[in-house]
Amino acid sequence: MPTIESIEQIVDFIKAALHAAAGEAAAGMPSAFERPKDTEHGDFASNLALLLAPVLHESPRAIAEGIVGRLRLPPEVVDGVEIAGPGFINVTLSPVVLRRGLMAALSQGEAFGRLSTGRGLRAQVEFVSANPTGPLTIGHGRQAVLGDAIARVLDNAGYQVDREYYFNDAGRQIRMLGESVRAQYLTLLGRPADVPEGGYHGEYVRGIAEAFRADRGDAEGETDVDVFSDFGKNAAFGGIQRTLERLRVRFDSYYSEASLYETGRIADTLRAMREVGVSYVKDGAEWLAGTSLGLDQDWVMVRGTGEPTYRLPDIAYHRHKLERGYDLVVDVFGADHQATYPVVLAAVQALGGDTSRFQVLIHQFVTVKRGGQDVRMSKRSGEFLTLDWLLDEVGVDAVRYFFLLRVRSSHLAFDIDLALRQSEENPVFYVQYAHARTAGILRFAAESGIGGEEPFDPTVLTQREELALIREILQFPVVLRQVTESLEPQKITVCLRTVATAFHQFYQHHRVIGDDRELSWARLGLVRATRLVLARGLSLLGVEAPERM
RNA sequence: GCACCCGUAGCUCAAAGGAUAGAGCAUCUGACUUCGGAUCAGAGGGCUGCAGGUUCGAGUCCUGCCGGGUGUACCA
Repeated sequence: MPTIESIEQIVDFIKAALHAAAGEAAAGMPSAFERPKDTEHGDFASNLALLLAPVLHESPRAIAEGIVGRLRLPPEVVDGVEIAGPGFINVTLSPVVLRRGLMAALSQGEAFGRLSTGRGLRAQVEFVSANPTGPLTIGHGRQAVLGDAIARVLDNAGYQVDREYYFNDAGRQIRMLGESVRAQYLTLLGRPADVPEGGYHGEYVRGIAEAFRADRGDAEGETDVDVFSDFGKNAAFGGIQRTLERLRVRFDSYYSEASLYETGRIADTLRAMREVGVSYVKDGAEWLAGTSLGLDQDWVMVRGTGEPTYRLPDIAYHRHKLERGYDLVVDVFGADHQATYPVVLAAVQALGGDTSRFQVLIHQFVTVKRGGQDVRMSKRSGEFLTLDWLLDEVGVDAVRYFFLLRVRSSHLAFDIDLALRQSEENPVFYVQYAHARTAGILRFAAESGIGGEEPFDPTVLTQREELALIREILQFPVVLRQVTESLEPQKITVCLRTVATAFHQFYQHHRVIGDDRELSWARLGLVRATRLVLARGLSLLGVEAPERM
């Protein structure tokens, strides 16, 4: 019997035994050995016989019988092996293994579920990257929470993680902001001015203008627009950072697009493209020869005016990410960037960059429904719902959990009325309640002198609900491995809900603290392990694990 | 027009190509004299948008439609 530090070792052990019993034909065959959807089918199911059937020209069930007949597994590992359905081999773990897994989890403590896949590696996660022209919207919220959770997951896997926010502080958008602020400022001075075409109309622009007036007085009417731009940018950025702080999102670095010009990286990238021969001049503009790189069209890098498009800095920026030595670079973008990243990656690759280090994650947009109607969000028309407003309404835990509940590829319809009406019944409370309950039980045990940290004999844990809960607890590291590979943190929310459910069921059926001291201690150990998983999982999502509610 | 994403229970969403498609919310019926009822037990609810194809096996892969979203700028 192998030493048990995780359920994964047992799985590998049994899987290898199955392959050995299947003979040479199974060598190197990528069989599945996974948890079946239906718990009646055991802890793990192998499809090996199904895969071998076409190779051996035999019925899958006959092959499965052969495998099971030759299978030699220690009885303390496996409780039962069954052939079911078309030829699945279902394996049920023994309570002995489950209990050992529980003890291992408890002895690992905070390290339970921690991985070593990223040990010694550096990762960067870029997300939000909203230009400082106004408050963050609900849509930005999804990205902020998603990127932050991914960073936490990578950190858990042993990566040294940097969170980066890239922003454009020099382009046309910022100039527009400046002109919009100036127009509002002039209006405040009693010299009504129109916000320019394409400018910003939101209420916040007037707020910035008022702040400007309070700061600089009334004599700035003729001042250059750059002054207004700078002021507006700083004001907007300050607001963004306050919002992010409320959302429990912190960045290690803010990367300015303008700095790419100052450091010469723009010019350098342009020069490199010419050297490699992937750019050409046409109609006074400089183009990236996209079609020669497998893209469906060529793209302008430098306009006829001599001003680069946003794509060139993007390429220079991504080259710099690689130069900074990251082993993994995760870009979290909204669906509106889906056309951009293939161009950036193709160009970086053409310039010799190792693009296999990039992971581009596109998340779909959040649409907002209120009163049964879609609310269109457009920052420039001033028509949007801010993240601050949402945080005011439902609180940070609900916002984070809600956004992490969905896969990123799915459109998220945020029904405001529903969110507000159900704010008390948000799924986050179910999991938080389970955690508070574990804390409550442990508190009670300590207060009533039972203790709770005593060593115990796990063999007294024999009830169905106890073993079911242990099974779910032991899934935690497996789930984290999946999440680290797929970068899909919503799997954590599923895992936590399952653990919480198993715990509530256990609690409903069995008294933790009773006359039987030995049993009480063992069950308290189970409660401790539950609490550990819930707290660790919630912390990976950036959601609070309350002691009381 | 073309490219990418999405259509699954009334609603919001899950399901490495695996077995009878699952959860929550909502609806209905039940359950506490004891550790937290924000809980638990149960019921109803589906031609997985439509039509073909590949496969022992398709919600998942391929093709074509239909519907929604996002791109497709010498705007960012």
